[in-house]
Amino acid sequence: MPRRELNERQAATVQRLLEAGLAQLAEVGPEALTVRQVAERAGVSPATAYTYFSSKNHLLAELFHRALVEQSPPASDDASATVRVRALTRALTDLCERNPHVAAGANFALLGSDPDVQRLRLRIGGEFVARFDAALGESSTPELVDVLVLAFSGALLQAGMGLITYAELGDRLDTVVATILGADR
Amino acid sequence: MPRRELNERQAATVQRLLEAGLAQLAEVGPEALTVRQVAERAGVSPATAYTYFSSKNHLLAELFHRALVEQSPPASDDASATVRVRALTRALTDLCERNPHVAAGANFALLGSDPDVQRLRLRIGGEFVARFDAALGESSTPELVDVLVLAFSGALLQAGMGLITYAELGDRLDTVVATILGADR
DNA sequence: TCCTATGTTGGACAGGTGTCCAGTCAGGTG
DNA sequence: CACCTGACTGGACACCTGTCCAACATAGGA
Repeated sequence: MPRRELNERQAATVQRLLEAGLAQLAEVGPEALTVRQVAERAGVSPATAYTYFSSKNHLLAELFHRALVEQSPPASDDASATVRVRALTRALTDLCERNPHVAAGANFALLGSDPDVQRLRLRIGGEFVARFDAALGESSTPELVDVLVLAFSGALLQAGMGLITYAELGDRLDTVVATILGADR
Repeated sequence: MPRRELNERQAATVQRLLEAGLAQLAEVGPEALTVRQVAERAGVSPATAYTYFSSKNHLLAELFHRALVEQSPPASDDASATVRVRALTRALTDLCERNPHVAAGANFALLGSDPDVQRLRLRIGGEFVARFDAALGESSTPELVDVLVLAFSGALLQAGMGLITYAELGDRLDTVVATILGADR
C-alpha cells in the first residue's frame, strides 16, 4: 500500500478523491456516503479508491484532518488565558460550523479500529493538545490542558450526536472555559 | 413494532437476546459482532431479533443502558462535593472497567442515527446529568454539571478509542474533578 | 375440540463493505 | 522504437446489514 511518498500522479488521484469525498459528503451526509460513489465522482475505480484509503472511515477521518490542519490556530496574544482559549474554541467550532458534514463524518469515523484511522486519531488528538497548551501559554498545566481537551471532545461528541448544534457549541464552550479557568486563573 | 408492552413470551425472547448479545460481545467485541450471530446464540431467527432491536447499534446501546441503570449511583453523603463527585466517576468507570466490551460497544453504537438509538442516547445523557447534579448537591450549578458531563463524555470517548485504558480513566478523572471543582469550591 | 390471534420462522432481497487479481494502458528508459 | 514498470481497471468474491412476507406453531377463547 503506497500510503507514503506519493508521486505526482498518485497525489492528483488522492486529491480528486478527497474533493469528491467533500462534495459527496455535503450532498448526502456521512452515513449515506459510499466509497464507490466517491470513486465514481472522482472518475476513478473503487479499487483505486481503496488503494489510497483503507476504509470509508479512513477517508472521512482524512477529510477532517485536512480541514483541521489547513486552519492555522489563531495567534491571539491577549493578556487573559480565558480570552485566548476562547479564541481557540471559537476557531474550532467555527470550523465545524462551516463544514458540519465533515465534522459529523469525523465523529463516527474516528471511532473505527482501522489502523489508518487510529493514526489520524492520534494526530488530531495531539493537535488539540498542542493548541490548547499554546493558548494557555504561561498558565498551562498538564491538568488544565487535559480537562480542556476532554471537555472539548465531549462537546464535539454531543454536537456530533445532534444534541446541540455546532452554532450553540461556541457559546456553550465559552461558559465551559470560564468555569474551568474562572477561579483558577 | 411492539417495543412497548411486551408480554411474557416476548420479554423472555428479549432477555435471551440481551444475554446472547452480552456473551457474544465478550467473545468477539463490538465490531465483529453480528446480529445474526446473536440471534443464533439466543436460539432465535434473525428476523425475530430485528423485531425487538431495530439495528445492531440499538442492541449494543440497550446493553449499555441496562448496565448503567442496574448500577444504582453511590449514595455518598460526604461533606465535600469533590469527594462525592469522585465517588460517582469511580462508580461509572468501574462499571466500564468491569464490562469493557459493553462500554466499547456503546461507544460507537450511540453515534448511530437510528431513532431507537437516539432515544437511548437521550436517556443515558439524562442519567449522567441527574447523577452529577445529585453528587454536586448544594454546590450544583448548571455550568458545573455541564462541564463535568462534557469532560466525562470526553473521557469515555478517549477510553473507547483506546487512547487510555478504563483503569487509568478512574485516576485521570480524579484529577479532572479536582481541577474543575478545586478552586471553585 | 376447533379456531384464531400472535410470536416466530426461513429465505429472498437490495445494497453496502473491503479484498483480490488478472488485465489494460501510458510514460520514461534502454 | 520497443519495452517494462507501475497506476489503474473491472468485475467477482464473501460477508454484512436491514427489510419483507408468506407460512408455521402454539397459546387461550369459543
